[in-house]
Amino acid sequence: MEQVTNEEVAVLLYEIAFYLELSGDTFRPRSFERAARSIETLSESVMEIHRSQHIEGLMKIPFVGEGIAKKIDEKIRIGRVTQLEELKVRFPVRLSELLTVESVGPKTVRVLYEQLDIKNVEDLEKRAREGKIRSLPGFGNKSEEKILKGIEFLKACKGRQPLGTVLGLAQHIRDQLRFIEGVKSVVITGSLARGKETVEDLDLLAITSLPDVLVKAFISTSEAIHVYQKQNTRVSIRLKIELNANLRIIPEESFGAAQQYFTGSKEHNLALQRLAQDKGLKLNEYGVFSKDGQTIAGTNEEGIYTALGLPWIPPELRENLGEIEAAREERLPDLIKHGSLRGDLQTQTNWTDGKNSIEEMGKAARELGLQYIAITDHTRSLAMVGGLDESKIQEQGREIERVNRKLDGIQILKGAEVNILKDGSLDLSDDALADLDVVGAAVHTNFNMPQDEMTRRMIQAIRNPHVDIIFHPTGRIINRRPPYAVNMKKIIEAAKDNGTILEIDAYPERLDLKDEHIRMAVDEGVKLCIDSDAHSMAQINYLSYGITQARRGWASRNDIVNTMSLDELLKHLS
DNA sequence: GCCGTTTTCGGCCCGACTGTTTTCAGTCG
Repeated sequence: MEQVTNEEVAVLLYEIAFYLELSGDTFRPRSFERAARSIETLSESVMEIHRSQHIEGLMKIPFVGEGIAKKIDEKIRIGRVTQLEELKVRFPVRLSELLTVESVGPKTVRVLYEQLDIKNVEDLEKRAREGKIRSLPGFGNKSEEKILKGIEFLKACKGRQPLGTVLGLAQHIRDQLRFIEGVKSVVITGSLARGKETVEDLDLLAITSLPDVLVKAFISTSEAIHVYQKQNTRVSIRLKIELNANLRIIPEESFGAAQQYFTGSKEHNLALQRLAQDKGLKLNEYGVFSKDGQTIAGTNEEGIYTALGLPWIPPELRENLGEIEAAREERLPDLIKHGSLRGDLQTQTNWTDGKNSIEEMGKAARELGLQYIAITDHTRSLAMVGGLDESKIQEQGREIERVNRKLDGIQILKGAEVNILKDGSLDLSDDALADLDVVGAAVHTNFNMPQDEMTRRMIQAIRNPHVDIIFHPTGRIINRRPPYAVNMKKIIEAAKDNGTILEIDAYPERLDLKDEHIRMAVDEGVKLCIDSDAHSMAQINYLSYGITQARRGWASRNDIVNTMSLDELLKHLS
């Protein structure tokens, strides 16, 4: 018997769907996808259903029939699915890898494999550089160029993973190690501690009286697949998620210095070292020392900064972008704190591409201590997810009113995520927009317009008096899609002139606005909001990534509208 | 392969864009 989570079953079904699509099957892929989505949203465990009710029970899951139920049964009983194994023999390609290249889909993978024996991205790049792709039927110079561009973009992101996929795991490992015998302290350092949007590896520091025990625990974590180096005070392992994790064991007297040093950034540290030098001091990973070698600080970070004549600087600011000067002049921003949001202004439900109902999302938000949550499903031009038209929006409004009457302790706001069309108009009538509490507008189509055209398009939406917020203003997907061309300075100016809020979308793959743009907006006094963009109950937790991102952009509580009480917010929006 | 029946097989979210074609296939959202 295999232990499998619903998530793993869903991934398996998606994988089969992709291979079926590759093999030219038209409708089965849709079936497997629908079943996968259904299992993702399921509250009961598939394992548990299988244990108590076998295949018959599985068939009661929506969109799971006999065929798919048997595949799940096979996976649980023997750990693999014959059909998928056979598909992989027939098409020995690294499908998921190839599909990450933009403009490459299953059909293209098939042609590339059959005609040029391309099995992975490396083969693909080689063949494209040799000019072999352009001579394939149905391909040309442009397709070849596009593929190479896609590979370039992929390479540029390679090895760096979104904060959101790493931070939870890092915290989990840290918390496990804290309970190991002899351990006095474990902290996360590096770009992860600074909350950078992508991270290259996971760095931990620890104090322990029993180094051997801690090292052993670290390398035997269930997340590890390989041990690179193992010394008394330093170990590196490879994690399942294709990332390295490093653990250093530090003596207590220099722990603060090490924490400061390994948190970085390099630029921040170099600037601090220059500052130390000016004061006739020496700063390194062991502490702050006087000329004659006397230890001045080292046990904690505050001490290091104090010794240099500075207040402690929050890790999110340590990029040498003016924070040291600000610290010296005692004008560091009072950064927004975790836990200070009172609401969430962008969430989707099962009325479109979300997984949960309005009521479930409301309850989940209440659980997290929020006071209000806006339901902002997609509107009609996003047909793919069943975007809502005017009458559906009205119907949803009535459902929201019903849920509001039922639930105490949370207010659900009527909203929408309207699409900004090519000409800058919106895909929902002004009358419909006027009935909503929160209108977010966003670009979802026609991504590759020239910069000035895209900027004009977005500014027109900003000027629409019904639009409260511009959602994910640059449209980027980290490691997958670059931002569209837009002049952010002009957008920020327009937002300022029209009192429009710009969003910090906390969805880990978006983090949009990015830190430098947040700082530009803050400097201009433009109001921001931090939204989860949750597509399920659990994803409302993403808000914390948005707070980290806001901190990296020097934002204070006052800059973020959803720190307001509901009354204040509604007044602000009206 | 699943669903919903006009219960035993037909229909399956859709629209725009792109690059290749000269009427369309594949990708993407």
